[in-house]
Amino acid sequence: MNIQASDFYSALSHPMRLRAVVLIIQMNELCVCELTHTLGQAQPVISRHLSQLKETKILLARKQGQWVYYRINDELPKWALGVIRATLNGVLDLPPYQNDRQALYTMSNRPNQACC
Amino acid sequence: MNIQASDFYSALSHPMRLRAVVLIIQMNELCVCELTHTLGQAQPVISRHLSQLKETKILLARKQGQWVYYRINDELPKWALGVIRATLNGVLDLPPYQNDRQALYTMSNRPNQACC
DNA sequence: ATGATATATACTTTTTAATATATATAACTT
DNA sequence: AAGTTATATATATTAAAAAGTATATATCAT
Repeated sequence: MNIQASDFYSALSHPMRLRAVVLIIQMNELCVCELTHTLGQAQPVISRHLSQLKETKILLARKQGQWVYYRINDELPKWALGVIRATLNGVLDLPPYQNDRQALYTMSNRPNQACC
Repeated sequence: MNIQASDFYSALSHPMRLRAVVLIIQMNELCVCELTHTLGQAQPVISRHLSQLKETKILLARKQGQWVYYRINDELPKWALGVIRATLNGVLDLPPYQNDRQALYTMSNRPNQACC
């Protein structure tokens, strides 16, 4: 896995993309509709951001039925994974990241979620 | 010290700015002419990038005589300093970062440098 | 004071990224 | 098969970042 450091940072430089990455690493994997709901953005906006993150190899996608789940690519260079984890630890309890987690938890009709 | 994570990453998303930061953290501090020489860019280009890094609080500047020395702002949030150090460790021996160090060492007439 | 060196800033043009909107595809449901 | 939901992509427009160029300021040396 090789990735240009400045490209890696470009990918994280958009607020929505960073919020998506921070949410995804916490939840292990999330589908597009969960991110759309949580981040309050139109679906095409989220899909485009996710596809950028996939292009820079930060995220991987997995299709299951009608849903596409995105997760962190754990074959990223170790330093890059370290950067993502350091960021997570730094921002976890700050807005908007903290609120995003809440917003996800209060989402009804999450796919493949135990219902009770 | 508060800094928006996505702004922090924006600042690091330009190849020249990242190279400057990586060089500066290795050398502790560097003046504009050392960076101009090492990175092979016109002086106004370097000055503008440095001033962006100063605006986002990643760098601090100190004037000494005719020179302005830039250094990492060690009052950045710990996670942000951690990110910079992780990046340094990850890219240290890769081009262009490795070559930049060499280019700096071969610069003649570095200000305030022991001459022998 | 004059000239030289180091640095910063202003302005214009070019390039790149982001947004808005529409539409396409694929899988599920009935 | 027809309708619905989830997702992706294409195109046009707008906005933001970067580059190129010129010039301004400050310090130092003479």
